[in-house]
Amino acid sequence: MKISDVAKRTGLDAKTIRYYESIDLVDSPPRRENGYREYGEQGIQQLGFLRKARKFGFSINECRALLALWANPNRRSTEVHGLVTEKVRDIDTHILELKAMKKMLSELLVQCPDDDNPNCAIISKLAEEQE
Amino acid sequence: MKISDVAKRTGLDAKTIRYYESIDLVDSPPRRENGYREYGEQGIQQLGFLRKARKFGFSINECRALLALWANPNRRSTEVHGLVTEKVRDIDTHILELKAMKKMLSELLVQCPDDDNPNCAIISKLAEEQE
DNA sequence: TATTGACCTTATACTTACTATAAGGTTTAC
DNA sequence: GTAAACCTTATAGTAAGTATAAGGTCAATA
Repeated sequence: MKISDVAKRTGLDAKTIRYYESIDLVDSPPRRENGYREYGEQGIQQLGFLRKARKFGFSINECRALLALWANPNRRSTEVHGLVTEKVRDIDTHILELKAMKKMLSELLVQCPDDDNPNCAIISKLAEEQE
Repeated sequence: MKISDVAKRTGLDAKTIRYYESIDLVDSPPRRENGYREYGEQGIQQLGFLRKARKFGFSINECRALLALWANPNRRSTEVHGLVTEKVRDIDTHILELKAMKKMLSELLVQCPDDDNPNCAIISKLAEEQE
């Protein structure tokens, strides 16, 4: 299977697939006589795994750990559980930060006249002295 | 005022301040005889503005626009309002994405035994064929 | 006075996770 | 036969800094 077909099947871009290979995230597939990459089921599955893990928000390095756990028949599910628990905490923190930003901006929005005059609570707030 | 004092007053790192200067986000301050940057009130205020705008989630380029609006006495508050409205929408989208991720991961977490066995719903999910 | 430590300066490389570009070789369809 | 659509590599760009190296300066102490 050629790289573009793998791209279609996994949902990854061909460039992303080459990139993952370049950083040794996935094994280098064998090559055809003309130099083209020839993927087998295993390579395709690894890439599909990566696609999903990335969509779940795992970083490349976390994906590296997940791939290793996947490949390890002696893994302990608690390791995976720990990794994911931490990720959920990260996401929660991130959500709280974004909500705080949104709240502040929304409060300022209602105070901004939204007209042709220069006065604007948002600009004033940003220009304020001190925190 | 020297750069480290400006850093303390604005909450920005001295390196970040130099970086902002290097990308022409802020004006270059005059120099002392020894080559040290010497900041005046105006420079300090610009940097304080930037600090807050960045904390509100605006990108460097958005900050560029906000700084220009701030400096422009003929600005129309509706321009600022538009920028901020869009930012709030971005934040909302982002929050929704994170919540979706969190939901999926949380659902998988309760299905993962969290013990010494290799079986794990999370790994299985990632390894699944098809979306 | 010498030296130590805390500053300041610049230039360059690293980070994350790709994406874009250039410059070229190959395959396929008409 | 040739043009489009692939494939290859190497290199540079993106965002927003952070880290490092290599050096100059300043203030306090021994």
